[in-house]
Amino acid sequence: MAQIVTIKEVAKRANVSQATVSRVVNQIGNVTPELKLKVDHAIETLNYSPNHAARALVKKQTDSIGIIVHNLHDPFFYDLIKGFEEGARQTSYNVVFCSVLGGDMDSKEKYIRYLSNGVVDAVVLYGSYLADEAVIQYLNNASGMNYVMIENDIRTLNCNKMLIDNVCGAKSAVEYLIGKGHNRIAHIGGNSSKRVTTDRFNGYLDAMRGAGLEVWGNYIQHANTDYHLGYECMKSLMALRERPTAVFCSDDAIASFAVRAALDMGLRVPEDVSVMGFDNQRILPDRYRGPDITSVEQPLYQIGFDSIRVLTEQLKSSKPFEPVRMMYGTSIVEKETVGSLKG
Amino acid sequence: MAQIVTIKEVAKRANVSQATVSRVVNQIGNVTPELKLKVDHAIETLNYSPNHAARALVKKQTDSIGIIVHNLHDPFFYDLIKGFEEGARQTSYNVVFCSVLGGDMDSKEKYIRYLSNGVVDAVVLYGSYLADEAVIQYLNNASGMNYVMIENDIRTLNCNKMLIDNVCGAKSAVEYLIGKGHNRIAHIGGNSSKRVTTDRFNGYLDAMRGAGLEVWGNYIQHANTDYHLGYECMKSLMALRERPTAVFCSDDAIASFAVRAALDMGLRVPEDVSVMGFDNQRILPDRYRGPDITSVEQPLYQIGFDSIRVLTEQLKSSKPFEPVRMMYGTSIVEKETVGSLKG
DNA sequence: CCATATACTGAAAGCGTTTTCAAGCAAAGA
DNA sequence: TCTTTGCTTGAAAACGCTTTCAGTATATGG
Repeated sequence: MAQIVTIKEVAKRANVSQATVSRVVNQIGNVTPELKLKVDHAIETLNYSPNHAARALVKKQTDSIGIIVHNLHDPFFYDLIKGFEEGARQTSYNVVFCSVLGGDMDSKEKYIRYLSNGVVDAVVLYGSYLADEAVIQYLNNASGMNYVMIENDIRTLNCNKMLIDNVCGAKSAVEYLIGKGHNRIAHIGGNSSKRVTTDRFNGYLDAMRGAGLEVWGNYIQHANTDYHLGYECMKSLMALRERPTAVFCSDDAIASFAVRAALDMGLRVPEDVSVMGFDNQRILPDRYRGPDITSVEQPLYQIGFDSIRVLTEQLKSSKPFEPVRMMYGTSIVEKETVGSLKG
Repeated sequence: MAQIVTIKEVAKRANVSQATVSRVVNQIGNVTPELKLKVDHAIETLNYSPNHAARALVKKQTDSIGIIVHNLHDPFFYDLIKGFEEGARQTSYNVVFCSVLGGDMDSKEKYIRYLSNGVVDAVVLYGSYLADEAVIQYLNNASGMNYVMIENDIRTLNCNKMLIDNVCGAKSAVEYLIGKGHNRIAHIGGNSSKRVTTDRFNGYLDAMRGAGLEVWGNYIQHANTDYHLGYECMKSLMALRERPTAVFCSDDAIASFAVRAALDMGLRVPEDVSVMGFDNQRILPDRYRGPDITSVEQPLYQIGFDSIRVLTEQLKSSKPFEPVRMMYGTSIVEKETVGSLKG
């Protein structure tokens, strides 16, 4: 950063006061055409651009919104980022992204503090956060900013929340399988310490019970530490005497390994066994090349877009801050891994 | 943005001057332990964080670096973003990303001006820019910032440049094919108004001539407007009396359509025809599911990483600015679409 | 023609920091 | 005891901008 030309120099050159230059730049108040002309001319010849920091300091607003994403590079975020981008395009605010790698708590804290101290007017948080993290407390209580948390439903926080109805989504997936005539439906969950895993498992249970189907204990598997384990889980499911005709997986990465396991065992998908995933992820790990996985899609694009929109509206509004809580439904994307048992 | 607690309040609470608080916060100069204790205590109880804008204003530096990328969501940037992230992790600077959609010139200009006016100390530009764009002129001449341009070799600009040797990369690809025993090698280029297309075409020519091979006019095709045209180009190549045994494509997207065309014509890849691409793109358009495409990889990770590193070093250095110009070599990634004609 | 309203402009204060400068003070040396 | 030195501290200026306030000039109405 190296500021070259200031408002003062423009004022001197145009033979007016700084106030007048400011008025011209911000198109505020009234300035006679001839003065405006002189100022415009001075701005042009000096190639003046107002200093953002100085402006932010006095106005106490930056006209900017920050987004913090864990692992920005991850193609999983394709639609989310697109939503942010489109939201950014439609707002007059500057939108900036910060990426926090994996479990790097330090930089997570660094970026939240950085953004919330006079760099942006609001932030969007994607990733998992805990209510008692110091920096979240700071953001919530001391920074005076409003912010959006995506996929994090922390009751004690007074912020906007964009949530996905994982229970319902999972339920609809299993109901979809049931609708295709399946009734021996197994489940492979993900890391069971995560909320999303238990939610989706509950959705599975809901659907099974709702349809009056028995839930067998050995139909429930968990790829606890890593989605690669989906392979082993599937193998043991397929080895059961009463082999399930369909498997609902907690996410597409697990599902991709489940499909692989089935194919490796000589089973056909979906003729011999149907597999369903969650997330509708377009890039699967380890160069997956099986059939495209029927899945449950989350409206990530919409969530990204709405995050920016909601913040923009709140910032422009003069009404007192009223946090928004949005629950997003999911939709089933029919692809190639689910077959029908009917007819 | 809503600043709550200022250095003034901390000073009052700790019964010291603002200067002392500043010294404690910045760990500069000497402060007696007891005063430091009082200040630390006041900071903690008030939950004080220094205002970034105010600091930037007086120090004329922001300890931040900005990155502008066209279409941040595009998975093509996977490695580039990873490089940026790792570079960011290793520097003490704050690193922020801005995304510019497609041909949205306005926001391109908006973000460059935004960043370069007291928001960051340096920027990285990925995307295509022209020397005579006003905002590039501003960045180069008036902003006083140093910046990196990736893949843009504009002579008149006094900036850091990170370039990819497309000629060499294409040459090595074709030489690789020749090494596999091919001598009837065709080429499908991309948009011929782009520098990268002509460079890669020239690399093709270099390799052919270097090996003493004739270049047939009807072996040269161009998917000018869209990579989908790779399909048609390939079809006409495959219809030739003297069918080429290998096709070098200007990029992987085109190559993927070329492969499809061959397969659709009942040809086997690579047994009947070899196909080679460029970029080693991990996500191909339109759910490509053919064999993995042998390609030329650009060190995008390295380029991203180096961009941050170079800027960090320059910013920390007291020496006068000396622009860096780096040319990166490419490497061949052997996958499944090239066969050998020998033995 | 005077009083009043209106439009325009500039001086100056202030935003929250850092940093310079001088003052105060204790320790050290003569 | 008196300087000198070095360390610690605070007052105040400055960074570049916006905005208030007051002042001047012009237009409006009676």
